[in-house]
Amino acid sequence: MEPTPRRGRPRSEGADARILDAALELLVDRGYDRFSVDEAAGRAGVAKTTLYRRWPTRDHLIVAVVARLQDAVPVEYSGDVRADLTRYLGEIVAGLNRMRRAGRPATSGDGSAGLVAEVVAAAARHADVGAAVQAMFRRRNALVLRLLEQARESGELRADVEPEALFDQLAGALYYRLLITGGPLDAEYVDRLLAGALRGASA
Amino acid sequence: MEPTPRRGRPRSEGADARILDAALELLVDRGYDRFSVDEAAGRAGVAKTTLYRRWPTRDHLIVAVVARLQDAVPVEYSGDVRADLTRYLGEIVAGLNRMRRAGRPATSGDGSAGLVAEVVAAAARHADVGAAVQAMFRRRNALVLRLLEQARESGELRADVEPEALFDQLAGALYYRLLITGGPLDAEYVDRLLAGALRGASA
DNA sequence: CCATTTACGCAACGGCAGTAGCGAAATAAG
DNA sequence: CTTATTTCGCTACTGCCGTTGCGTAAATGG
Repeated sequence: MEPTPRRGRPRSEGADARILDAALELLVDRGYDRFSVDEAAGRAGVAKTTLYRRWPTRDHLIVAVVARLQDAVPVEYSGDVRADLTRYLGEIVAGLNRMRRAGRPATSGDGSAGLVAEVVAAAARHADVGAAVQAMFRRRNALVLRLLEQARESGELRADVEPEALFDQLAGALYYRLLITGGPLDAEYVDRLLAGALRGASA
Repeated sequence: MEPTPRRGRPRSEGADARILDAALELLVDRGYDRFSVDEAAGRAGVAKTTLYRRWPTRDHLIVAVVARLQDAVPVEYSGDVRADLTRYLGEIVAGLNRMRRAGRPATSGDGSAGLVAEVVAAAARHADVGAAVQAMFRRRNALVLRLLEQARESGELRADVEPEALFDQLAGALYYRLLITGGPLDAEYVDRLLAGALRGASA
């Protein structure tokens, strides 16, 4: 894991960051489908071969750009699961709606899943991207899973509730709506979702 | 809706079917990422321009191929919602697992979402494809929504259950697992899923 | 019969993803 | 200092998507 001092010429220090910056800017400017690796390299002031040594496909590059934007969402158990989940899912939904706009082509409708769908497809196409995306989601959701466990231990949730399964239902409904049914993602939907899911989970 | 007799030369009668047949065969042979429009047209014995007059992009063509494979899943209320849903979701899961294999590149892992992810991405890229995909899902799920309503009317489900929201949670968890967490989709998971979801929905 | 309209096959093209080959530059080891 | 190793920029290439232009075929309307 340490930077073992290697034999040949070292990698250009700031090149990675410069490429990712240029790629993000280009992605916002042009949208996903008009995003070109050549132009990203050009804007970063780097040869295309240099870029491809770091990210072997366009998919890898774009997922790397998106991954940099994902922060961990802080959340802590307050004693009221429903309130905590409302806030947490609200932030997830806000992030998803932001990713709808970014990288959307003109031919795409208003309910488009935008970049999220592209990331999902990239994860399906390349095993290593898939592993990275899954790790991204695990990191993102680790805290909220811990929260659900605390709520169960404290007796607010039934003892036979499986936190992972419960969260999969919540997140699943959000992504299903975003990626497939195309319906709006807003606070009202989050409320309805939690009403149904917590009905059978509360003690 | 009737075939209004148009002015010029009519579309070649069997061309649509021949192209779709050839495209499906090619998709199975080569997988999604080695699928080429040129070769599909070649195998169908048709000029590329003829193909593009019918499906304006590769995405449109592939979604059309997949759509032909989707049958309506018959389901009827038996008086036992859980048994009915187990069977229905079991068939959905079997179909999804079939689509995992089809069109998977060599670089993709075993938990890949395969064609499903590509269809989702195509739906996000083109508004008309998105509308077609949503319609496909609505048709597919119409019967099971009716079933849930019957179960509510009969008193097996609580009166305050919203069939649509409940089904979104079930389907959402399946697709979330397929597209994002990458976990296995099997009968055991369906059982756990239904256990959690029906706990709060049963009267 | 003739003009119009639309579909067809064919060939060529521009643009982008990804690869290969080259000489030059930057480092570590002897 | 010399050699081996790795990265760099550059150029050129293949393959595929999607478009364009052209001559021809098949239909309708006058």
